[in-house]
Amino acid sequence: MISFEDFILMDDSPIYLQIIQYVKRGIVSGAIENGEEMISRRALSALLGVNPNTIQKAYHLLEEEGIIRSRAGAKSCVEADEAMKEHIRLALISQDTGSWVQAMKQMGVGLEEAISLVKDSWS
Amino acid sequence: MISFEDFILMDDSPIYLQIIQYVKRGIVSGAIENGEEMISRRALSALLGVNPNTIQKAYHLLEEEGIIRSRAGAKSCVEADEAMKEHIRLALISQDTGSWVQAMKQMGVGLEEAISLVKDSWS
DNA sequence: AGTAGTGTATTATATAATTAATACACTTTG
DNA sequence: CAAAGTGTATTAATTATATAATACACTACT
Repeated sequence: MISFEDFILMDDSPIYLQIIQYVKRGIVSGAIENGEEMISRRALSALLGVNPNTIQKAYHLLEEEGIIRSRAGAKSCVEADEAMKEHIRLALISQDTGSWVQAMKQMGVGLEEAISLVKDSWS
Repeated sequence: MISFEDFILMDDSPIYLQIIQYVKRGIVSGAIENGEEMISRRALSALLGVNPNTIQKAYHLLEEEGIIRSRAGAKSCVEADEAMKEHIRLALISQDTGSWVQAMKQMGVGLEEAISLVKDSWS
């Protein structure tokens, strides 16, 4: 079951979007497997100290994207086949990397220095 | 004068924060010089199609950070000496790169592949 | 069968972000 | 000096985000 143990709030974007992002990244990495059970909305609410409605908003949007499947009474499950995983991977990497590269360019950081920064930040 | 011609909304963070970020990055790159005039709040509001109050919020916060200086009746000016520029540069690069590296790690992307992604996205 | 846990829905409240419409005093410029 | 442009302030309204307190029907499990 997805534990959300290492989930932390990172940026200024809404909590429900960061939860969605966390799940998507987990799916891409393989840390979250297809068919795996989601932690219940109430349990995650308690774990993160966030309102249940905020969790529900995230889960609902994940279901609308076809990434999880919910049945009343049972735990929600991840439904992401290989095609979906690759689709999510491409979207996330393109978005994240594109934004970062643009930021570096706007600051006048060159490619070589950018790579150096990545290496320094990596460990 | 700062034109804001290449300003675009990128992420889910508030507009006033993205404006602040744009100015900071311009200062770091040298595209925005010390003492340079800011575009007026009303003009930027019209240019971006954003409410004047949203622009004012961004400018006010920039002034609180000591990055611009405003006098009633005259255009606001950038006030960022070398120490301030270096301070902003370190803060932005650390924040942006740290977030991106964490995202890549969460997706199971290794350092080598990450660097490859940067190179591909760069041009 | 019954109980606990689950997804779902409703209503209300609060705060943040954004838009809207003015107003006023100051500076710059003709 | 006068007019246009500027920073600043105020009040109101709207939307998005997040919290709060319930309620109900369904599923899993003993």
